[in-house]
Amino acid sequence: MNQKLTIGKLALASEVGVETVRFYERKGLIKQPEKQGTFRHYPDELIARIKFIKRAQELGFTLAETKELLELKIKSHSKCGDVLEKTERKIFEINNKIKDLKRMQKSLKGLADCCVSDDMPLSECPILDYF
Amino acid sequence: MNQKLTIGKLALASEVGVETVRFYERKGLIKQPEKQGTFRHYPDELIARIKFIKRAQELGFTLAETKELLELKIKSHSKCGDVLEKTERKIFEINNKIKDLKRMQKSLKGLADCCVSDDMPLSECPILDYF
DNA sequence: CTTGACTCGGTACTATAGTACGGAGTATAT
DNA sequence: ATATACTCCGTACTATAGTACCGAGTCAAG
Repeated sequence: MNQKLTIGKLALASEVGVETVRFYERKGLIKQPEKQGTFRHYPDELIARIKFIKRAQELGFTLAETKELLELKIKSHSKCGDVLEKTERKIFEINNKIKDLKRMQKSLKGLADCCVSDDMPLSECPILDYF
Repeated sequence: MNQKLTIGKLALASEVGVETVRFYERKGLIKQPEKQGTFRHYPDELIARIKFIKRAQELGFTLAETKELLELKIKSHSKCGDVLEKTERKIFEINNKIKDLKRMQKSLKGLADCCVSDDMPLSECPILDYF
């Protein structure tokens, strides 16, 4: 029944709208496959790709940045240095995000504690005081 | 020289534009202080607050979500349950973000390895294969 | 073999998050 | 004391990331 992955089925499987798939095509985040007859058939890998895009977005990457991430691939050993540098920059960037999230996490836990403990500190108690 | 924190100085210190400060005021992320004479004077805490907003944004929170985060504060012990629930939801949310970032991190490291090791696998080698 | 769901490609509209601009008044640096 | 920078408030414009809608064609289930 799922023989051929048309745009609608791809969208459904990737949990986005058909228009979003087309939008990503226009933006160059996924390449539009050739038509097989009148309609296009999409390779299955695109499901993971689109889900990755959505995930990256929720983590604060713009579509342009996500495109960069997706374009990080090694084709020949010669261009390695190039890719390695970009990759390392991304790793650093992500590390900073993780650190910030952990700080936020800690602040929120401080807030939760302030609530749970009966010997709570003082009247007002916002997260920012813990951040 | 920094006697009174006018909007321009606040913006400078928070590394945003004056218009952005006003925008946040309109959106209710920061409250507009009363005028002291003809101009408004902003409390110093707003610098941290605006920086927090920017940070949250880079981590994929919308302004609306960031507003929620900033509004998480305990005023009386009575409303604790409420705040605690929201706080715990946020903690969960942030945990998921951290997990995803770590997965991304790992994929990027896989890509870097693929480049560094001389016995590299095969021709093409994109991050997504590692994600 | 028809009818309803889907595709194609295009244009237009929306929400979010600013950014720019303009005119009038005000502060402050020389 | 006067130029220049800054404030105030309002409206308008921009970029990003979709979302909606359109007419025309096509596929597939009953």
